[in-house]
Amino acid sequence: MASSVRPKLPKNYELIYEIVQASGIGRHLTPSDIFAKAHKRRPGIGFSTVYRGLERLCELGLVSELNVPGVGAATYEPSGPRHAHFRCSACGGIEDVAYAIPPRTLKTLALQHGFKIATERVTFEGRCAACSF
Amino acid sequence: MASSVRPKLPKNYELIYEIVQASGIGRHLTPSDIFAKAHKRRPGIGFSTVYRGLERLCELGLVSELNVPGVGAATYEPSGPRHAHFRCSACGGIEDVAYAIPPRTLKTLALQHGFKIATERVTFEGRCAACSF
DNA sequence: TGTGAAAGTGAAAATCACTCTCAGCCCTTC
DNA sequence: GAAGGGCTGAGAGTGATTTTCACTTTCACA
Repeated sequence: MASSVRPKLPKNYELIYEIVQASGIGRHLTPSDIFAKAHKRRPGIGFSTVYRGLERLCELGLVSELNVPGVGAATYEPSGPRHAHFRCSACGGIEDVAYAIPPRTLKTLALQHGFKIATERVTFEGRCAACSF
Repeated sequence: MASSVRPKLPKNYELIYEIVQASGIGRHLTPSDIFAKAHKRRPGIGFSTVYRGLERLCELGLVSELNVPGVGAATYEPSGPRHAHFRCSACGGIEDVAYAIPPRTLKTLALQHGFKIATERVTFEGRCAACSF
């Protein structure tokens, strides 16, 4: 997909991208996770480089940042089709949910309020199947 | 609504509740804002009390916590009808948006995935009317 | 009213995620 | 191969939040 036209990146950024990609959609890595993995492959890489890389990759749309309330750190995942997230308030686990607000709804809201919507984030909270008992 | 049956709260928590209530729906206060206001009314109140109070009030459903990506601190607002939020990526302003995911959709998703949805958070991001030019 | 247990409290320190700065390095371009 | 710009790592700094602890208040019940 986007990889075919993506601009050349510094090799550390490539590394970060690979790590996030390798985690697969649905896995959610914190910057520290990513730093840990990156550090194994390229000891000496700095924390700031990881943050900078993630920021850049987000701008390019190659990875998505995910901010879940109640979780200290932001998490990152490979960017893919729009979807929502579900967080279990009991075990803290995060699941992907195949749901996106219909484009028509977005359009209507944007018109009503006079703003331009670039992204939407939907997070559900409750108890996952395993914690429901 | 919930106020009629709400359990008796320690007076500091009442104070915090009043402050958030007084801000009105659509205003978004950070813990520091709340602390500042609380401190005026009851000098000597501690920061930890404010955090503890907010946590409790959230649990009771009397106030809602709002975590907006890119904003350092969490913000709080009186709990009211379900609604979404819009954050302008240019000016950082936050607006309320009268939108909630239809209950039927929630039900379907919950059934599909086997979890119980207690709350949903919807945040849009883009440019507000004033920053659109 | 007296009493013990439980809950609440404030201050300060600790933690945690994240940002900033800066001097040096590397890679491209010419 | 020299110049310049982007990239880099380390470490200090920042700001939000949590934890801890000793003390106080509240409450149910005798």
